[in-house]
Amino acid sequence: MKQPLALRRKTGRPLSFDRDAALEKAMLAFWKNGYETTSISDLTTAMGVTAPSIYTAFGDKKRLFLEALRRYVGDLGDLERSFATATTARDAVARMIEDAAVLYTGDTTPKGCLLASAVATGSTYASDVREAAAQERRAIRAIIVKRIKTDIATGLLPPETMPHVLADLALAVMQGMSVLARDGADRNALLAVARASMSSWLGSAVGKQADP
Amino acid sequence: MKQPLALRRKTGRPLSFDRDAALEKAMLAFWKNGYETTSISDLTTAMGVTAPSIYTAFGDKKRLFLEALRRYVGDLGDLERSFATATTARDAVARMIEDAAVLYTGDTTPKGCLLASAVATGSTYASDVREAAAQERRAIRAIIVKRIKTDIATGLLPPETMPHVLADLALAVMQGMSVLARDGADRNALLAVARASMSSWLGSAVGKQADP
DNA sequence: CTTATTTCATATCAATCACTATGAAATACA
DNA sequence: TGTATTTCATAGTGATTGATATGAAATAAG
Repeated sequence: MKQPLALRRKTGRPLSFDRDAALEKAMLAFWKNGYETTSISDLTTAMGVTAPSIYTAFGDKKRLFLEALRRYVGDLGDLERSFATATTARDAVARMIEDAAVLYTGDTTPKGCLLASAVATGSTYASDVREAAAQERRAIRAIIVKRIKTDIATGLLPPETMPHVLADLALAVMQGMSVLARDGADRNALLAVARASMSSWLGSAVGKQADP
Repeated sequence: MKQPLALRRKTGRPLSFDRDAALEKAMLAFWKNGYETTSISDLTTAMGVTAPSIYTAFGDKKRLFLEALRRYVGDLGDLERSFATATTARDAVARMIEDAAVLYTGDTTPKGCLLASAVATGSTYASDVREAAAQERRAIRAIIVKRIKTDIATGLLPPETMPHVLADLALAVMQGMSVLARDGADRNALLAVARASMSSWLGSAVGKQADP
């Protein structure tokens, strides 16, 4: 009897590089220079892996990018849990935007947001990759909208609150901050923008503090 | 005596295409598909002009894009005058952002903002083109900041107003709306975001209307 | 050991990239 | 008409693109 596949060590010559580390390098390369404007040659340099090895390990350039994109976005379940456990929708969104401000101005990572910049435009050939990025944004938007509706239902937010508008604004500010970061804005500037953008949540003050 | 150069008709075979119309087509192509991801072949198709004619008329791809970029942005003197003649800085910014919302969702133009998307990322080879786009954003920011400072000086805005933060927020919302538009958001959704973003200008209510 | 399997490095592939050489065609000026 | 000048269409340039063919090297299984 053979051992189960998961436990049996794979036959053949073993991989000579760390697949996960190589993926991270690829993600950083796409983050910095974009999807279509990062060539396979750029990737071999960044990843320290030859072209044929990239293709056997990741499929093709598109699949490598999609995998890098998923790695960048991370587990949206985490974001959803963060939104579920936050005291208010406003707090959750504020934290998300401020986290983005920090992420976009990291010392060891490219400036801005991979999601916002890597596939901002491109040839019609890459439209499905752009759609994948749009899908991630839609998922984030859905999480925001869901929590806002919860707060409306529980009275934390006034009934006239418009969930989609606040969610779209949060997304717009986040993706727009990416442009500022790429233009050279520092972390404090982005954090100030993030906090200023939360003024639109006037209604969230309802039930929290009254006018003195 | 020869006539002055400006009045004398140019010698040689005349241009067989409308240079201005071709530039507009090029701008639309860059707007839709980005700078590096729009090939010369794409441009010859879009402009209806052969490659050698493009090069004689516009120099090279980079210069063609820079000319298209200037055409897209338009005369910033107009924007400055619009800001100067507006009643308040807040009104001027609100109008600018709402105009952007309309522009990004035009029926006959690509979705989103050329400035935000065409050079969002790219190879290091195209860094000077990205810098040109950043320069335009800096110029817009300077116009906003200038008008806010004026309003602070004249008492239309409270002295604790932070011009750079409000200007950065306005820019972020505009550039972020471009992403929303590309994802398929319609004009009303963008206008709602634009108006919601103006809530951060709470101080601008000072001197305009009192709490009832 | 032999065999099967997988990855390795090397050397490419056709297609496309931005760009241009070439000579004919079309105009202005003399 | 003849000459100078400019643009035209055609056909290409070398370089780079994403992706592979090939056979040696490294491992597991028998």
